[in-house]
Amino acid sequence: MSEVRNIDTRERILDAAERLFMAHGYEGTSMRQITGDAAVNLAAVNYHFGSKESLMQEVFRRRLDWLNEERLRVLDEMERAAAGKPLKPSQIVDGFFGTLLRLADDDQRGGIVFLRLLGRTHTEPSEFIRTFLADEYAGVMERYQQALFRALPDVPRAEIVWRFHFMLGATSYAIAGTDALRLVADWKIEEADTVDRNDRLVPRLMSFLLGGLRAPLPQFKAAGATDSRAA
Amino acid sequence: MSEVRNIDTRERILDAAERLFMAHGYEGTSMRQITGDAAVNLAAVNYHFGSKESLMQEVFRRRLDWLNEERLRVLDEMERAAAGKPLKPSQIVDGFFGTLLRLADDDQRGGIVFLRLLGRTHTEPSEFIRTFLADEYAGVMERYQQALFRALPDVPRAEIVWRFHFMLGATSYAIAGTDALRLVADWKIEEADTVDRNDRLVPRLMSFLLGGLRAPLPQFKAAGATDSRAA
DNA sequence: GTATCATTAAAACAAACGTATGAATTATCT
DNA sequence: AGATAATTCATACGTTTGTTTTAATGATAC
Repeated sequence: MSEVRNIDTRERILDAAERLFMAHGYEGTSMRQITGDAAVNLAAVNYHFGSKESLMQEVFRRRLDWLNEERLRVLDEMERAAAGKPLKPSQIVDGFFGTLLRLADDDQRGGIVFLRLLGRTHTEPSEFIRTFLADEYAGVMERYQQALFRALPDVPRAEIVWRFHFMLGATSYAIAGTDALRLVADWKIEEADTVDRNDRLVPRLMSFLLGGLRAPLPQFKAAGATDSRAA
Repeated sequence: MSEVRNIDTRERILDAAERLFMAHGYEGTSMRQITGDAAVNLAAVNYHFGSKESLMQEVFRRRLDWLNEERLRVLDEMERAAAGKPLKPSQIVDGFFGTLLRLADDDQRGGIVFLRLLGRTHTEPSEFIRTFLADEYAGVMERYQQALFRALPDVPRAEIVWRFHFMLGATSYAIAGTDALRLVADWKIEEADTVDRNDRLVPRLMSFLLGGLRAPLPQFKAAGATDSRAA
């Protein structure tokens, strides 16, 4: 109880910022909200992080560094076990998205709060956030893409890249979990909702992602066609 | 050229707001940016719409009213043609998402600007936006859900609802098109990108969505299991 | 033409924003 | 203990925010 110092302040700011950015977005969250929530002085953010932008970046770095290293570790392990043979698509998808989704139960690494923040931030309009995330993901993205290329040699690479994109979208949206469109009507009746919502979301999403990834290739219309109405 | 009056002002404000909300988000866009871009007086927004929030709602209502009516019209037409028999999943998906995606080429109804705005707004944190969108979608959502229930009688309804959610996420993300994670590396080389990016996105996304919708049902672990690590 | 209404214009409002300052306080080290 | 560095604090800075106000301008009807 003598070792803890101001480190406390930094962490409390990061925790509060994580919560508030998740709930109200970057632009929608003020420094005074953050420092108020964290019970620290207003000037503490600029002292410890320099600016609001830098704080935002640190909020993500704190979690993403571990996540993406873990993703690479898992991929390395799987490729080692495969001994040169291509991985199964389900393995790759689980390595990337499963590793992410299992964060939901790991409160020490952000839990659902960070997960939802991340899901929402993927469509964040702010330029500096997008470029920051792009850099943060660059390495792991490249590796998983290559793994998919090897796993699906018959699928055009452009197609795989797109489907990776689609999988990211479905996942982001699922974990953002805004209930934006309140899809639920009366289906709650059909199953005990509160209990297993999160337990069951992961296998459900995984099935969906794999189904999409392995879907039949699309048939393109004749090149240059401008109307796409008739069958 | 004598009939146009202040109507012009309203439309110019809506157009500028649509563009700017798309580019910088709701919180990230100021009234002065909007009125400056629209070349109207600052007070015009509050005069014509009452507040920034009401402006935002009008930006969406202007486009969504038509879109969702069209979706219902298309569904009615398909069900009429089916004469009591269940529709094919591909028809339903095309009716909902195809109708949306075809907006991209319809500049009079918002084009890609509105499409991207809509994609981004689905994960918008602001409460009033989410509840507004939920109300705006309620009717059409219910109808399409029912159609899917009939089309896939063997799939549990809860599963269908989730997959609808996932499809929405993949679509939102695809049309938001932030390139947030800059998936592209060197795959541009493999196809003439600029030409057909949008032409080909639609069939690609459709294949993905249908593949996910018709994927094998997930296997759930034993109920109450807290660890999900081992195979 | 004059009265009546709708719209636009310029200016001001208080409140909230991110950031910076300088003194007070606390911890660390010799 | 005393010096030095690190951190916290209250406060203020200059902008920018959404909204309001009051006057000027435009169009429409009698």
